Amino acid sequence: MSDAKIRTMEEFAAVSGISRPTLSKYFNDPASVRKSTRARIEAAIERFGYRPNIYALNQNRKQTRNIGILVPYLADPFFAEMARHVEAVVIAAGYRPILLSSHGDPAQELENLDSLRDIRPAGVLLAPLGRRSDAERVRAFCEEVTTVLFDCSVEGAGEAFVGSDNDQSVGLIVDRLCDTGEPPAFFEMRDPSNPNALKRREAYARAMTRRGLEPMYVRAEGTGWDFEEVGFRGGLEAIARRRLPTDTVLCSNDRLAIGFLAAAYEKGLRVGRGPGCALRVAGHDDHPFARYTCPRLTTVAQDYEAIARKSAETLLSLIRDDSRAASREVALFGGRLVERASA
Amino acid sequence: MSDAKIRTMEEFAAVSGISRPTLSKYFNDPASVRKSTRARIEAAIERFGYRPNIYALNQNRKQTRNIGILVPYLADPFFAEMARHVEAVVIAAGYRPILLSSHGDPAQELENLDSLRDIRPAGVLLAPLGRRSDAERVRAFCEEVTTVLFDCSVEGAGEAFVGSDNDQSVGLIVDRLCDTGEPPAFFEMRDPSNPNALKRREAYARAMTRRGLEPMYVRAEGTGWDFEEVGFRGGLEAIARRRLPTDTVLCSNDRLAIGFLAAAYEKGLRVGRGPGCALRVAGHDDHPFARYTCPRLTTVAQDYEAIARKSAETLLSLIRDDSRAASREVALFGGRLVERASA
DNA sequence: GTTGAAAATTTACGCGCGTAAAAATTTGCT
DNA sequence: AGCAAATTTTTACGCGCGTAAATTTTCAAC
Repeated sequence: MSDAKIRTMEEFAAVSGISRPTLSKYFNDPASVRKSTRARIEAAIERFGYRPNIYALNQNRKQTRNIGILVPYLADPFFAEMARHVEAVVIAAGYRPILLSSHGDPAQELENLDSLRDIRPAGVLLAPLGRRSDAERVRAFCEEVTTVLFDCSVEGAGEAFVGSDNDQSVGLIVDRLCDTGEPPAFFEMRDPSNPNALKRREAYARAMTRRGLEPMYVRAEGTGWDFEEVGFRGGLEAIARRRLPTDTVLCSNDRLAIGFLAAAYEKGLRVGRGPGCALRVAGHDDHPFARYTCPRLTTVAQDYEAIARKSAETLLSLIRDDSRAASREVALFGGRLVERASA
Repeated sequence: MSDAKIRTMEEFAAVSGISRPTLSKYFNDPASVRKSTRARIEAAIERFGYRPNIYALNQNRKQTRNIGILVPYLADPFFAEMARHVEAVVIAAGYRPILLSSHGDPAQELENLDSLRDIRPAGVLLAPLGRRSDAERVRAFCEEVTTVLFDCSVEGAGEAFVGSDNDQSVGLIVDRLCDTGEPPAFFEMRDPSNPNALKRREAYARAMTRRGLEPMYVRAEGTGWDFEEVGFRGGLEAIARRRLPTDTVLCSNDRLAIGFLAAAYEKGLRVGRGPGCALRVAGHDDHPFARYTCPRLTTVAQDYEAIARKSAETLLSLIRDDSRAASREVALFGGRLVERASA
């Protein structure tokens, strides 16, 4: 920091007394030079504050150290949390995360894929929009770029998929709800754009059938990513028209549940499992806000960190081996029951 | 898309029948070539699917078209929304947003600043962590890179600052609360790391004094970014120990209010302004979830979109004029009262 | 059909770094 | 001290594109 700014590796070689090719080796992989040399280089870096030009670097390297992270909707705290954990792993491994959000828009998702192509990432972690994704182009993208999908799968796309085991997690909470009161009706969007929603619907049906019970559905109209609003309106309507077949409601996800709880409150229905409660409500995901609903939301927690870590590490190992995985690996994580006051 | 992949501009020049310098001009600014030429180029792009190498581009251009966006905590929907709006403006102007989050960590913020330096952005939109930011290094960064601060200011840093007019917005809601019931006590973190919190505290004091009232404070312990938790615990304690001097609470921000409402619910206190209500609670920001609390939160809305747009546009015009603004421009946006059920 | 300005082409060099090959140096070991 | 192996240095070229200068072509207006 003391002397005039060093702008190029050439200049840095001059002042540090180390040849440029050796410096280049060092910046590619510090472990590839002798320890004494490394020490000298690092001292010089400290002293002159030199950092290689990242564009020249990426232009000439066969592989960049960029990792693309594309999520469908970053304003959803679920994905924000996911991205946060993924980033941490990626950075720790010495890569540079590039975070992109499609903001719920399929066109934006395609633009983001192009954008990612442009930066020639070493790999991409992709949580697709779901049913509204252009599956064909997602697959085409995955052909070109080493990609691991998470949260939501697209048939035949990506070297691997890491998601949640909806069968396990939904089974868990259905069983619990049945054991402690009336069996739950399933509250969901009529036309969900996320495949997880469909899997949960089916998982719910199986869990009920397994117990010899008839599945019951309560459906909310609405599209897009404003789930709370959909849950709220759907909840208001279901309550007003007495469309709730039991006193227990299992929501397809926590954001719907948050809206539903607001509706119940609005309608003066007391939610909870105590006496004097008219309704039990449960969710799915353990959304960051689930613990601050009124009452606090019973739900089944996804292990954000585990899913994020597994996704990132799978991608990183694919990158290191440069192996376009022989078979498409699928890893599903089970949920953990989180019993709070709402059910 | 039909023919073999074109990899370089040279190749693209050959197949498109247009000289490379002209192509270069076009990619720098499509309007700088004759209309007929532009049409031919665009037809060829369509046909061959060529896109210039972004690294070579950025290495050689004097200025990249990257715009850095650095927020303190992306898992906070407030900043997620902010980022979303900012991104839209930046993209529309033909720039490429690079979104970074410090995840509440000052060390990460410094790393992010270095990271941004590396990509030589045309400009940066920076929402600092606040009091925990390394002000000296933030200023140093702003010396090097054209930067507009938003949401939270750092003394003497950045060409401009765009934020909210806390005096106006807090005054608005204090007046309203006073007009419709008991004057509010101010609920806040004892040791807030965000300067807005301090400004709101002062604004509250002024608003109360103006009415000849004594300011009343209720303070919650806790640090970090888990505001809901702080609000919840602080709320539980304040209620348990009867530390609420009036029946009306104005929270320093909506996330605290969300926690406080959860605490009130837990304690069986009915919140709202109707008869039978023990407490009125209001917030500040119109957080995306404020409309789904129980009861729905009365608050004062920040105009996310306006702040985002103004920030981005200020930066873009600074970039275009290449003018290191003569004086540090400050733009403050007023709030809009959003009366819902909680107060 | 001329003319002059505007636009495109030709030619050539530079950006900062990766990397290959050959030569020189350092290192660890006997 | 002597030797082979490991490491570094020297030298040189390439990556894909920006851009300057000189030249040629195109265009619009007379």
